[in-house]
Amino acid sequence: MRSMGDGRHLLTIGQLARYAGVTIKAVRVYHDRGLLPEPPRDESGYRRYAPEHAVRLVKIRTLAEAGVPLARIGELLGSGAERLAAAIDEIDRELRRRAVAIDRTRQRLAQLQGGDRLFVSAEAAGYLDRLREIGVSERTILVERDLWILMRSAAPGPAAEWLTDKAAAVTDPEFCALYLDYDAAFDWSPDDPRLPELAERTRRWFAARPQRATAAGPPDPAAARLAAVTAAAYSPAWIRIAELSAA
Amino acid sequence: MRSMGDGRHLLTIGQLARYAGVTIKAVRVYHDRGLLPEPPRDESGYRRYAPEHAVRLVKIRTLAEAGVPLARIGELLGSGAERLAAAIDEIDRELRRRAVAIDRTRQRLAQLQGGDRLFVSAEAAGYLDRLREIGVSERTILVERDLWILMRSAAPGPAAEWLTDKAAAVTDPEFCALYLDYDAAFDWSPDDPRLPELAERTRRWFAARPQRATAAGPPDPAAARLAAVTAAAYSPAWIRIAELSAA
DNA sequence: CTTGACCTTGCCCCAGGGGCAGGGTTCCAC
DNA sequence: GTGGAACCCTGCCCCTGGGGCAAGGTCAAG
Repeated sequence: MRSMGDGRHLLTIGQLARYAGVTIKAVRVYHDRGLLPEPPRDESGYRRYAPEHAVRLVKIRTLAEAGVPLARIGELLGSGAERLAAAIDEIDRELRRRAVAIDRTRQRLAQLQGGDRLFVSAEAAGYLDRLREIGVSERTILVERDLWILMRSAAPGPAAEWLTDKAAAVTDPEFCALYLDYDAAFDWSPDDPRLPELAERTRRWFAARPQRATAAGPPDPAAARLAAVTAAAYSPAWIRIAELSAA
Repeated sequence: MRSMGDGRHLLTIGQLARYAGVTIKAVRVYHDRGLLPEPPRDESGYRRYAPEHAVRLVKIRTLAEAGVPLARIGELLGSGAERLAAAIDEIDRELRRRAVAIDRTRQRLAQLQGGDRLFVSAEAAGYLDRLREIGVSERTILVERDLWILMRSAAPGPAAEWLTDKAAAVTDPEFCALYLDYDAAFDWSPDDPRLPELAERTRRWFAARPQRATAAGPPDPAAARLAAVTAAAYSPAWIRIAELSAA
Protein backbone atom coordinates (compact mmCIF):
# COMPACT_ATOMS: atom_id res chain seq x y z
CA MET A 1 0.00 0.00 0.00
CA ARG A 2 1.50 3.31 -1.01
CA SER A 3 0.60 6.86 -0.07
CA MET A 4 0.90 9.64 -2.60
CA GLY A 5 1.90 11.94 0.26
CA ASP A 6 1.77 15.60 -0.63
CA GLY A 7 2.74 15.01 -4.25
CA ARG A 8 6.25 16.25 -3.70
CA HIS A 9 7.64 13.34 -1.69
CA LEU A 10 7.47 10.89 -4.53
CA LEU A 11 10.94 9.51 -4.88
CA THR A 12 12.08 6.22 -3.45
CA ILE A 13 15.58 5.94 -2.05
CA GLY A 14 16.71 4.08 -5.16
CA GLN A 15 15.44 6.77 -7.52
CA LEU A 16 17.01 9.47 -5.41
CA ALA A 17 20.34 7.68 -5.25
CA ARG A 18 20.38 7.04 -9.00
CA TYR A 19 19.57 10.68 -9.72
CA ALA A 20 22.49 11.89 -7.63
CA GLY A 21 24.86 9.17 -8.81
CA VAL A 22 25.26 7.68 -5.37
CA THR A 23 24.58 4.29 -3.80
CA ILE A 24 21.56 3.65 -1.60
CA LYS A 25 23.92 2.81 1.21
CA ALA A 26 25.61 6.17 0.93
CA VAL A 27 22.23 7.91 1.22
CA ARG A 28 21.52 6.03 4.44
CA VAL A 29 24.96 6.92 5.78
CA TYR A 30 24.25 10.58 5.07
CA HIS A 31 21.04 10.26 7.05
CA ASP A 32 22.96 8.70 9.94
CA ARG A 33 25.54 11.47 9.85
CA GLY A 34 22.81 14.10 9.83
CA LEU A 35 23.79 15.53 6.43
CA LEU A 36 20.54 14.73 4.70
CA PRO A 37 17.27 15.06 6.64
CA GLU A 38 15.18 11.91 6.91
CA PRO A 39 12.13 12.26 4.63
CA PRO A 40 8.62 11.15 5.62
CA ARG A 41 7.75 7.47 5.28
CA ASP A 42 4.84 6.02 3.35
CA GLU A 43 2.53 3.41 4.88
CA SER A 44 5.03 0.63 4.17
CA GLY A 45 7.80 2.41 5.99
CA TYR A 46 9.58 3.33 2.74
CA ARG A 47 11.34 6.69 2.66
CA ARG A 48 9.72 9.14 0.23
CA TYR A 49 11.86 12.01 -1.00
CA ALA A 50 11.09 15.45 -2.42
CA PRO A 51 13.18 17.42 -4.93
CA GLU A 52 14.91 19.36 -2.14
CA HIS A 53 16.45 16.11 -1.02
CA ALA A 54 17.86 15.54 -4.49
CA VAL A 55 19.35 19.04 -4.54
CA ARG A 56 20.85 18.58 -1.11
CA LEU A 57 22.19 15.16 -2.01
CA VAL A 58 23.92 16.47 -5.13
CA LYS A 59 25.60 19.14 -3.01
CA ILE A 60 26.74 16.52 -0.53
CA ARG A 61 28.08 14.26 -3.26
CA THR A 62 29.93 17.13 -4.92
CA LEU A 63 31.69 18.05 -1.70
CA ALA A 64 32.31 14.43 -0.74
CA GLU A 65 33.90 13.73 -4.11
CA ALA A 66 36.13 16.72 -3.54
CA GLY A 67 37.45 14.88 -0.50
CA VAL A 68 35.69 16.95 2.17
CA PRO A 69 35.10 14.86 5.31
CA LEU A 70 31.41 14.23 5.92
CA ALA A 71 31.48 16.04 9.26
CA ARG A 72 32.74 19.21 7.58
CA ILE A 73 30.15 18.91 4.80
CA GLY A 74 27.51 19.14 7.50
CA GLU A 75 28.99 22.32 8.94
CA LEU A 76 29.52 23.84 5.51
CA LEU A 77 26.01 23.30 4.22
CA GLY A 78 24.65 24.58 7.51
CA SER A 79 26.57 27.85 7.43
CA GLY A 80 26.13 31.04 5.43
CA ALA A 81 26.94 31.76 1.82
CA GLU A 82 30.19 33.67 2.39
CA ARG A 83 31.51 31.02 4.69
CA LEU A 84 30.67 28.42 2.06
CA ALA A 85 32.31 30.42 -0.70
CA ALA A 86 35.49 30.77 1.34
CA ALA A 87 35.49 27.05 2.09
CA ILE A 88 34.99 26.20 -1.57
CA ASP A 89 37.97 28.38 -2.44
CA GLU A 90 40.07 26.51 0.06
CA ILE A 91 38.84 23.12 -1.16
CA ASP A 92 39.61 24.08 -4.72
CA ARG A 93 43.14 25.01 -3.76
CA GLU A 94 43.48 21.64 -2.08
CA LEU A 95 42.27 19.89 -5.22
CA ARG A 96 44.81 21.76 -7.30
CA ARG A 97 47.49 20.72 -4.83
CA ARG A 98 46.33 17.14 -5.22
CA ALA A 99 46.56 17.32 -9.00
CA VAL A 100 50.13 18.55 -8.69
CA ALA A 101 50.88 15.72 -6.27
CA ILE A 102 49.53 13.24 -8.80
CA ASP A 103 51.89 14.63 -11.42
CA ARG A 104 54.82 14.26 -9.05
CA THR A 105 53.78 10.72 -8.21
CA ARG A 106 53.56 9.86 -11.89
CA GLN A 107 57.09 11.11 -12.47
CA ARG A 108 58.46 9.10 -9.59
CA LEU A 109 56.52 6.08 -10.72
CA ALA A 110 58.23 6.26 -14.10
CA GLN A 111 61.61 6.25 -12.36
CA LEU A 112 60.74 3.09 -10.48
CA GLN A 113 61.61 1.13 -13.60
CA GLY A 114 65.36 1.56 -13.26
CA GLY A 115 68.17 3.78 -12.12
CA ASP A 116 68.90 5.25 -8.73
CA ARG A 117 67.27 8.64 -9.18
CA LEU A 118 64.28 7.58 -7.13
CA PHE A 119 66.37 6.49 -4.17
CA VAL A 120 69.00 9.19 -3.80
CA SER A 121 69.01 12.96 -4.19
CA ALA A 122 69.57 14.55 -7.60
CA GLU A 123 73.10 15.62 -6.63
CA ALA A 124 74.00 12.14 -5.46
CA ALA A 125 72.60 10.64 -8.65
CA GLY A 126 74.74 13.07 -10.67
CA TYR A 127 77.80 12.04 -8.71
CA LEU A 128 77.08 8.35 -9.31
CA ASP A 129 76.68 9.04 -13.02
CA ARG A 130 80.04 10.79 -13.03
CA LEU A 131 81.60 7.65 -11.52
CA ARG A 132 80.08 5.61 -14.33
CA GLU A 133 81.57 8.01 -16.87
CA ILE A 134 85.09 7.56 -15.60
CA GLY A 135 84.70 3.78 -15.71
CA VAL A 136 84.05 2.77 -12.12
CA SER A 137 82.48 -0.68 -11.77
CA GLU A 138 78.79 -1.03 -10.93
CA ARG A 139 79.73 -2.97 -7.83
CA THR A 140 81.62 -0.02 -6.36
CA ILE A 141 78.96 2.43 -7.49
CA LEU A 142 76.45 0.38 -5.51
CA VAL A 143 78.66 0.69 -2.45
CA GLU A 144 78.78 4.45 -2.96
CA ARG A 145 75.01 4.56 -3.28
CA ASP A 146 74.53 2.56 -0.09
CA LEU A 147 77.04 4.68 1.73
CA TRP A 148 75.24 7.79 0.62
CA ILE A 149 71.92 6.43 1.82
CA LEU A 150 73.38 5.58 5.20
CA MET A 151 75.06 8.93 5.66
CA ARG A 152 72.10 10.92 4.47
CA SER A 153 69.85 9.00 6.87
CA ALA A 154 72.11 9.24 9.86
CA ALA A 155 73.46 12.77 9.37
CA PRO A 156 72.00 14.81 6.52
CA GLY A 157 74.17 17.89 7.10
CA PRO A 158 77.62 16.26 7.05
CA ALA A 159 76.44 13.95 4.28
CA ALA A 160 75.70 16.89 1.99
CA GLU A 161 79.08 18.41 2.79
CA TRP A 162 80.83 15.16 2.07
CA LEU A 163 79.02 14.84 -1.24
CA THR A 164 79.99 18.30 -2.55
CA ASP A 165 83.51 17.47 -1.49
CA LYS A 166 83.58 14.23 -3.47
CA ALA A 167 81.79 15.77 -6.43
CA ALA A 168 84.58 18.35 -6.59
CA ALA A 169 87.31 15.75 -6.22
CA VAL A 170 85.96 13.67 -9.05
CA THR A 171 86.78 16.45 -11.52
CA ASP A 172 90.48 15.99 -10.72
CA PRO A 173 92.11 13.45 -13.11
CA GLU A 174 94.56 12.36 -10.47
CA PHE A 175 91.77 11.55 -8.04
CA CYS A 176 89.95 9.65 -10.74
CA ALA A 177 92.97 7.49 -11.41
CA LEU A 178 93.30 6.83 -7.70
CA TYR A 179 89.61 5.98 -7.47
CA LEU A 180 89.87 3.48 -10.30
CA ASP A 181 92.71 1.76 -8.48
CA TYR A 182 90.55 1.57 -5.36
CA ASP A 183 87.85 0.07 -7.53
CA ALA A 184 90.28 -2.61 -8.71
CA ALA A 185 91.48 -3.22 -5.15
CA PHE A 186 87.95 -3.91 -3.89
CA ASP A 187 88.37 -7.66 -3.56
CA TRP A 188 92.09 -7.87 -3.02
CA SER A 189 93.29 -9.58 0.11
CA PRO A 190 94.08 -7.21 3.00
CA ASP A 191 97.63 -8.57 2.81
CA ASP A 192 98.09 -7.71 -0.84
CA PRO A 193 101.55 -6.15 -1.40
CA ARG A 194 100.12 -3.44 -3.67
CA LEU A 195 98.08 -1.87 -0.87
CA PRO A 196 100.85 0.16 0.83
CA GLU A 197 101.60 2.01 -2.39
CA LEU A 198 97.90 2.83 -2.81
CA ALA A 199 97.83 4.13 0.76
CA GLU A 200 100.87 6.29 0.11
CA ARG A 201 99.29 7.82 -3.03
CA THR A 202 96.14 8.47 -1.05
CA ARG A 203 98.05 10.35 1.62
CA ARG A 204 99.88 12.39 -0.98
CA TRP A 205 96.70 13.31 -2.76
CA PHE A 206 95.08 14.54 0.45
CA ALA A 207 98.20 16.46 1.40
CA ALA A 208 98.25 18.21 -1.97
CA ARG A 209 94.82 19.81 -1.48
CA PRO A 210 94.67 21.46 1.92
CA GLN A 211 92.11 24.03 0.73
CA ARG A 212 89.24 21.63 1.44
CA ALA A 213 90.05 21.51 5.13
CA THR A 214 90.29 25.28 5.36
CA ALA A 215 87.36 26.17 3.17
CA ALA A 216 84.78 23.68 4.40
CA GLY A 217 86.11 23.04 7.87
CA PRO A 218 87.66 19.84 9.15
CA PRO A 219 86.06 16.60 7.98
CA ASP A 220 83.22 15.56 10.23
CA PRO A 221 84.48 12.80 12.54
CA ALA A 222 81.08 11.12 12.76
CA ALA A 223 80.79 11.00 8.98
CA ALA A 224 84.33 9.65 8.68
CA ARG A 225 83.63 6.95 11.25
CA LEU A 226 80.41 6.03 9.52
CA ALA A 227 82.13 5.83 6.14
CA ALA A 228 84.88 3.67 7.62
CA VAL A 229 82.63 1.21 9.39
CA THR A 230 80.49 0.95 6.30
CA ALA A 231 83.35 0.44 3.88
CA ALA A 232 84.66 -2.26 6.20
CA ALA A 233 81.47 -4.18 5.69
CA TYR A 234 82.08 -4.29 1.96
CA SER A 235 85.84 -4.51 1.37
CA PRO A 236 88.53 -5.63 3.83
CA ALA A 237 91.16 -4.28 1.46
CA TRP A 238 89.76 -0.76 1.64
CA ILE A 239 89.76 -0.73 5.41
CA ARG A 240 93.39 -1.88 5.31
CA ILE A 241 94.25 1.04 3.05
CA ALA A 242 92.58 3.39 5.49
CA GLU A 243 94.67 1.97 8.35
CA LEU A 244 97.87 2.24 6.36
CA SER A 245 97.31 5.84 5.24
CA ALA A 246 96.31 6.93 8.73
CA ALA A 247 99.56 5.50 10.12
CA MET B 1 74.06 -1.22 24.71
CA ARG B 2 74.31 -1.13 20.96
CA SER B 3 75.89 -3.51 18.51
CA MET B 4 77.57 -2.21 15.40
CA GLY B 5 76.29 -5.28 13.58
CA ASP B 6 77.90 -5.79 10.21
CA GLY B 7 78.33 -2.09 9.59
CA ARG B 8 75.53 -2.01 7.08
CA HIS B 9 72.55 -2.35 9.41
CA LEU B 10 73.05 1.02 10.97
CA LEU B 11 69.77 2.79 10.59
CA THR B 12 67.13 3.05 13.27
CA ILE B 13 63.51 2.88 12.27
CA GLY B 14 63.18 6.65 12.72
CA GLN B 15 66.10 7.41 10.43
CA LEU B 16 64.79 5.00 7.84
CA ALA B 17 61.30 6.44 7.98
CA ARG B 18 62.56 10.02 7.69
CA TYR B 19 64.72 9.08 4.72
CA ALA B 20 61.78 7.61 2.86
CA GLY B 21 59.35 10.31 3.94
CA VAL B 22 57.13 7.91 5.83
CA THR B 23 55.98 7.58 9.44
CA ILE B 24 57.46 5.01 11.79
CA LYS B 25 54.02 3.49 12.12
CA ALA B 26 53.79 2.97 8.39
CA VAL B 27 57.12 1.13 8.40
CA ARG B 28 55.83 -1.24 11.07
CA VAL B 29 52.63 -1.79 9.10
CA TYR B 30 54.70 -2.69 6.05
CA HIS B 31 56.55 -5.24 8.16
CA ASP B 32 53.23 -6.71 9.33
CA ARG B 33 51.96 -6.90 5.77
CA GLY B 34 55.16 -8.61 4.64
CA LEU B 35 56.15 -5.83 2.22
CA LEU B 36 59.38 -4.93 3.95
CA PRO B 37 61.51 -7.67 5.53
CA GLU B 38 62.16 -7.36 9.25
CA PRO B 39 65.80 -6.32 9.76
CA PRO B 40 68.03 -7.77 12.48
CA ARG B 41 67.70 -6.36 15.99
CA ASP B 42 70.49 -4.93 18.11
CA GLU B 43 70.98 -5.98 21.75
CA SER B 44 68.23 -3.64 22.90
CA GLY B 45 65.72 -5.14 20.52
CA TYR B 46 65.82 -2.09 18.23
CA ARG B 47 65.45 -2.75 14.53
CA ARG B 48 68.62 -1.94 12.57
CA TYR B 49 68.22 -1.30 8.86
CA ALA B 50 70.58 -1.54 5.89
CA PRO B 51 70.45 0.57 2.70
CA GLU B 52 68.46 -2.12 0.85
CA HIS B 53 65.62 -1.49 3.27
CA ALA B 54 65.65 2.17 2.39
CA VAL B 55 65.55 1.36 -1.32
CA ARG B 56 62.71 -1.08 -0.83
CA LEU B 57 60.82 1.33 1.38
CA VAL B 58 61.04 4.12 -1.20
CA LYS B 59 59.60 1.74 -3.79
CA ILE B 60 56.76 0.81 -1.45
CA ARG B 61 56.00 4.43 -0.66
CA THR B 62 56.01 5.38 -4.34
CA LEU B 63 53.48 2.71 -5.19
CA ALA B 64 51.40 3.34 -2.07
CA GLU B 65 51.20 7.05 -2.89
CA ALA B 66 50.00 6.08 -6.33
CA GLY B 67 47.07 4.44 -4.61
CA VAL B 68 48.12 0.83 -5.10
CA PRO B 69 46.70 -1.40 -2.33
CA LEU B 70 49.39 -2.79 -0.06
CA ALA B 71 48.59 -6.38 -0.97
CA ARG B 72 49.19 -5.64 -4.65
CA ILE B 73 52.44 -3.82 -3.87
CA GLY B 74 53.67 -7.04 -2.34
CA GLU B 75 52.85 -9.05 -5.44
CA LEU B 76 54.27 -6.40 -7.76
CA LEU B 77 57.63 -6.06 -6.04
CA GLY B 78 57.87 -9.83 -5.87
CA SER B 79 57.29 -10.39 -9.57
CA GLY B 80 59.47 -9.91 -12.63
CA ALA B 81 60.48 -6.73 -14.41
CA GLU B 82 58.08 -6.99 -17.37
CA ARG B 83 55.17 -7.70 -15.09
CA LEU B 84 56.12 -4.68 -13.02
CA ALA B 85 56.47 -2.49 -16.08
CA ALA B 86 53.03 -3.49 -17.31
CA ALA B 87 51.53 -2.81 -13.90
CA ILE B 88 53.21 0.59 -13.73
CA ASP B 89 51.70 1.44 -17.10
CA GLU B 90 48.26 0.52 -15.82
CA ILE B 91 48.75 2.48 -12.58
CA ASP B 92 49.88 5.50 -14.54
CA ARG B 93 46.75 5.37 -16.67
CA GLU B 94 44.71 5.22 -13.48
CA LEU B 95 46.51 8.27 -12.12
CA ARG B 96 45.79 10.19 -15.29
CA ARG B 97 42.15 9.21 -14.97
CA ARG B 98 42.19 10.50 -11.44
CA ALA B 99 43.65 13.82 -12.51
CA VAL B 100 40.85 14.21 -15.04
CA ALA B 101 38.31 13.36 -12.34
CA ILE B 102 39.78 16.08 -10.14
CA ASP B 103 39.29 18.60 -12.94
CA ARG B 104 35.67 17.58 -13.32
CA THR B 105 35.14 17.81 -9.58
CA ARG B 106 36.64 21.29 -9.53
CA GLN B 107 34.26 22.45 -12.22
CA ARG B 108 31.24 21.11 -10.40
CA LEU B 109 32.51 22.58 -7.16
CA ALA B 110 32.56 26.02 -8.76
CA GLN B 111 28.91 25.59 -9.75
CA LEU B 112 27.93 24.83 -6.17
CA GLN B 113 28.00 28.56 -5.48
CA GLY B 114 24.76 29.32 -7.30
CA GLY B 115 22.51 28.41 -10.15
CA ASP B 116 20.85 25.14 -10.98
CA ARG B 117 23.37 23.76 -13.43
CA LEU B 118 24.73 21.41 -10.82
CA PHE B 119 21.34 19.92 -10.05
CA VAL B 120 19.70 19.45 -13.43
CA SER B 121 20.91 18.43 -16.86
CA ALA B 122 22.37 20.99 -19.24
CA GLU B 123 19.23 20.93 -21.42
CA ALA B 124 16.96 21.47 -18.43
CA ALA B 125 19.15 24.33 -17.22
CA GLY B 126 18.87 25.92 -20.68
CA TYR B 127 15.11 25.59 -20.56
CA LEU B 128 14.95 27.21 -17.11
CA ASP B 129 17.12 30.06 -18.38
CA ARG B 130 14.75 30.55 -21.28
CA LEU B 131 11.88 30.88 -18.80
CA ARG B 132 13.86 33.57 -16.97
CA GLU B 133 14.37 35.39 -20.27
CA ILE B 134 10.68 35.62 -20.99
CA GLY B 135 10.02 36.98 -17.51
CA VAL B 136 8.71 34.01 -15.55
CA SER B 137 8.95 34.45 -11.78
CA GLU B 138 11.64 32.62 -9.80
CA ARG B 139 8.93 30.93 -7.80
CA THR B 140 7.49 29.22 -10.84
CA ILE B 141 10.93 28.42 -12.22
CA LEU B 142 11.64 26.61 -8.95
CA VAL B 143 8.48 24.57 -9.45
CA GLU B 144 9.64 23.67 -12.96
CA ARG B 145 13.01 22.65 -11.63
CA ASP B 146 11.48 20.46 -8.94
CA LEU B 147 9.13 18.91 -11.43
CA TRP B 148 12.03 18.16 -13.71
CA ILE B 149 13.95 16.52 -10.89
CA LEU B 150 10.98 14.35 -9.99
CA MET B 151 10.29 13.28 -13.55
CA ARG B 152 13.90 12.62 -14.37
CA SER B 153 14.24 10.51 -11.23
CA ALA B 154 11.05 8.55 -11.69
CA ALA B 155 11.10 8.12 -15.48
CA PRO B 156 14.17 9.38 -17.34
CA GLY B 157 12.90 8.46 -20.81
CA PRO B 158 9.54 10.24 -20.78
CA ALA B 159 11.13 13.11 -18.86
CA ALA B 160 13.57 13.80 -21.68
CA GLU B 161 10.75 13.66 -24.21
CA TRP B 162 8.67 16.05 -22.17
CA LEU B 163 11.58 18.46 -21.89
CA THR B 164 12.28 18.65 -25.64
CA ASP B 165 8.56 19.20 -26.08
CA LYS B 166 8.49 22.11 -23.66
CA ALA B 167 11.74 23.54 -24.97
CA ALA B 168 10.14 23.67 -28.41
CA ALA B 169 6.91 25.20 -27.11
CA VAL B 170 8.74 27.97 -25.34
CA THR B 171 9.91 29.39 -28.66
CA ASP B 172 6.27 30.08 -29.56
CA PRO B 173 5.24 33.63 -28.49
CA GLU B 174 1.66 32.55 -27.92
CA PHE B 175 2.74 29.78 -25.56
CA CYS B 176 4.97 32.22 -23.72
CA ALA B 177 2.09 34.60 -23.17
CA LEU B 178 0.00 31.73 -21.88
CA TYR B 179 2.82 30.62 -19.61
CA LEU B 180 3.16 34.08 -18.11
CA ASP B 181 -0.54 34.07 -17.32
CA TYR B 182 -0.14 30.71 -15.60
CA ASP B 183 2.72 32.25 -13.66
CA ALA B 184 0.45 35.06 -12.53
CA ALA B 185 -2.32 32.58 -11.66
CA PHE B 186 -0.06 30.58 -9.37
CA ASP B 187 -1.58 31.80 -6.12
CA TRP B 188 -5.05 32.65 -7.29
CA SER B 189 -7.94 30.94 -5.55
CA PRO B 190 -9.23 27.82 -7.34
CA ASP B 191 -12.55 29.68 -7.60
CA ASP B 192 -11.11 32.68 -9.34
CA PRO B 193 -13.41 33.73 -12.23
CA ARG B 194 -10.44 34.24 -14.57
CA LEU B 195 -9.49 30.55 -14.53
CA PRO B 196 -12.06 29.25 -17.07
CA GLU B 197 -10.77 31.65 -19.72
CA LEU B 198 -7.20 30.47 -19.08
CA ALA B 199 -8.36 26.87 -19.41
CA GLU B 200 -10.06 27.67 -22.70
CA ARG B 201 -6.92 29.31 -24.12
CA THR B 202 -4.92 26.32 -23.00
CA ARG B 203 -7.23 23.96 -24.83
CA ARG B 204 -7.09 26.05 -27.97
CA TRP B 205 -3.29 26.19 -27.89
CA PHE B 206 -2.99 22.42 -27.60
CA ALA B 207 -5.56 21.94 -30.38
CA ALA B 208 -3.60 24.25 -32.69
CA ARG B 209 -0.46 22.10 -32.65
CA PRO B 210 -1.34 18.49 -33.32
CA GLN B 211 2.09 17.76 -34.81
CA ARG B 212 3.56 17.05 -31.41
CA ALA B 213 1.20 14.18 -30.82
CA THR B 214 1.93 12.68 -34.24
CA ALA B 215 5.68 13.27 -34.32
CA ALA B 216 6.61 12.28 -30.78
CA GLY B 217 3.74 9.95 -30.01
CA PRO B 218 0.98 10.50 -27.49
CA PRO B 219 1.95 12.16 -24.21
CA ASP B 220 3.12 9.62 -21.69
CA PRO B 221 0.29 9.00 -19.22
CA ALA B 222 2.62 8.30 -16.32
CA ALA B 223 4.49 11.53 -16.94
CA ALA B 224 1.24 13.45 -17.21
CA ARG B 225 -0.05 11.97 -13.96
CA LEU B 226 3.22 12.76 -12.24
CA ALA B 227 3.16 16.33 -13.52
CA ALA B 228 -0.42 16.76 -12.37
CA VAL B 229 0.04 15.37 -8.89
CA THR B 230 3.17 17.44 -8.48
CA ALA B 231 1.66 20.68 -9.71
CA ALA B 232 -1.24 20.09 -7.34
CA ALA B 233 1.18 20.17 -4.44
CA TYR B 234 2.26 23.66 -5.41
CA SER B 235 -0.74 25.51 -6.81
CA PRO B 236 -4.43 24.68 -6.34
CA ALA B 237 -5.28 27.13 -9.12
CA TRP B 238 -3.19 25.22 -11.65
CA ILE B 239 -4.83 21.93 -10.84
CA ARG B 240 -8.21 23.64 -11.28
CA ILE B 241 -7.16 24.81 -14.74
CA ALA B 242 -6.17 21.28 -15.62
CA GLU B 243 -9.59 20.02 -14.54
CA LEU B 244 -11.37 22.72 -16.51
CA SER B 245 -9.43 22.19 -19.72
CA ALA B 246 -9.83 18.41 -19.53
CA ALA B 247 -13.61 18.82 -19.23
C1' DC C 1 0.22 -16.21 -7.70
C1' DT C 2 4.71 -16.10 -8.50
C1' DT C 3 8.97 -13.83 -9.66
C1' DG C 4 12.23 -10.35 -9.55
C1' DA C 5 13.18 -5.83 -8.22
C1' DC C 6 12.91 -2.88 -4.27
C1' DC C 7 12.76 -1.51 0.44
C1' DT C 8 13.74 -2.16 5.76
C1' DT C 9 17.11 -2.71 9.89
C1' DG C 10 21.21 -4.59 11.85
C1' DC C 11 25.57 -6.34 12.03
C1' DC C 12 30.35 -7.16 10.79
C1' DC C 13 34.22 -6.07 7.49
C1' DC C 14 37.89 -3.52 4.78
C1' DA C 15 42.44 -0.31 4.11
C1' DG C 16 45.90 2.43 5.96
C1' DG C 17 47.21 3.82 9.29
C1' DG C 18 46.72 7.40 14.07
C1' DG C 19 46.90 7.68 18.98
C1' DC C 20 47.74 6.24 23.37
C1' DA C 21 49.38 3.35 27.19
C1' DG C 22 53.07 1.61 29.59
C1' DG C 23 57.40 0.42 29.37
C1' DG C 24 62.79 0.41 28.11
C1' DT C 25 67.04 2.92 25.84
C1' DT C 26 70.29 6.29 24.27
C1' DC C 27 72.30 10.62 23.74
C1' DC C 28 73.68 15.11 25.03
C1' DA C 29 74.57 18.65 28.18
C1' DC C 30 75.60 20.06 32.42
C1' DG D 1 77.04 10.98 36.73
C1' DT D 2 72.70 12.47 36.26
C1' DG D 3 68.70 14.49 34.26
C1' DG D 4 65.76 15.19 30.57
C1' DA D 5 64.67 14.89 25.75
C1' DA D 6 64.25 12.07 22.17
C1' DC D 7 63.96 7.61 20.66
C1' DC D 8 62.43 2.72 20.53
C1' DC D 9 59.32 -1.48 21.87
C1' DT D 10 54.52 -4.02 21.87
C1' DG D 11 49.66 -4.03 22.03
C1' DC D 12 45.28 -2.28 21.74
C1' DC D 13 41.45 0.44 20.19
C1' DC D 14 39.90 4.16 16.95
C1' DC D 15 38.79 6.56 12.53
C1' DT D 16 36.51 7.22 7.35
C1' DG D 17 33.41 6.04 4.02
C1' DG D 18 31.12 3.07 3.07
C1' DG D 19 30.50 -2.59 1.11
C1' DG D 20 28.33 -6.96 1.93
C1' DC D 21 25.25 -9.98 3.83
C1' DA D 22 21.29 -11.62 6.50
C1' DA D 23 16.55 -11.91 7.26
C1' DG D 24 12.85 -10.13 6.42
C1' DG D 25 8.52 -6.97 4.15
C1' DT D 26 6.55 -4.81 -0.37
C1' DC D 27 5.42 -3.81 -5.10
C1' DA D 28 4.51 -4.34 -10.19
C1' DA D 29 4.06 -7.27 -14.11
C1' DG D 30 3.00 -11.38 -16.39
